[in-house]
Amino acid sequence: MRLATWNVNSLRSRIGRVEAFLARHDVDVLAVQETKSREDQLPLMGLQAEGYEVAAAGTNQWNGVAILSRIGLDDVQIGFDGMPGWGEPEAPESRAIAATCGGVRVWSLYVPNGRKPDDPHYTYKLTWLAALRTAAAGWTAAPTVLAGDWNICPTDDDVFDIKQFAKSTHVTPPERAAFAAFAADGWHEVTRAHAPGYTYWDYYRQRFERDRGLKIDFAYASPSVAGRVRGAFIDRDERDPAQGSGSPSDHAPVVLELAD
DNA sequence: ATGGTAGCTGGGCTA
Repeated sequence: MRLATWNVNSLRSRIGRVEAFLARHDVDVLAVQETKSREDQLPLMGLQAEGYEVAAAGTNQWNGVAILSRIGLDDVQIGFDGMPGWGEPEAPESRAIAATCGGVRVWSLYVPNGRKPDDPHYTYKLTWLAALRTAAAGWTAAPTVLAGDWNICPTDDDVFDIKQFAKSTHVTPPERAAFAAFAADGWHEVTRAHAPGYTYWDYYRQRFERDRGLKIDFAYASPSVAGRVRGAFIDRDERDPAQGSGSPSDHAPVVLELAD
């Protein structure tokens, strides 16, 4: 089974690239973030023609997450009760939603950005991560993957220039501790060993062309899934304005190969 | 310290 995660920065504007990506890599399940689409703007007919459906979607008026899977592969759709929302009318499931596909429960996560360390959104980010950790601690016995945009750089090497991030989010000790806490609970981050390198390059200042990026997209797997991982890769071509058609997302997809 | 780009929307927010 091939599983992928991708912050697409608008599923509607990127649908051509998403379809091409799914076909090119024979992906079975794709966790997408920043769909920027309401549920009534899904499903997407082009995807259905290619054999995919929206297995799960959680959206609000300005953002959302979803899971696309081969038609018939998904079993159930699950939202998230314990996830704190931010203001109204933000729905908690717009940041975390799951579907069971081929026996693996796949979560698509969009961890709050945090904005700046002195911003209330930063506190919210840590609160949100703590709530996710508490809930996820009960999921490790079942085949589960927590995939998505974590908005955290776990090490200094995950930033193109750590000095530039001295007063920024994504690299602070509390954020890194929150990320590491999942490993302490028995989750295995399964992308880095096979797919080192950045997954996000800001649109500003030709950051992709200069390879000045961040590594912030990850997949934590429960032990049974971690044991099935055969490989992973970052498809940088999907971030390349010179490749494919239409403008790229600011994130590249991460693909995970699982043994049957 | 600021501004740089992109998307949704239809001016300003979010990232």
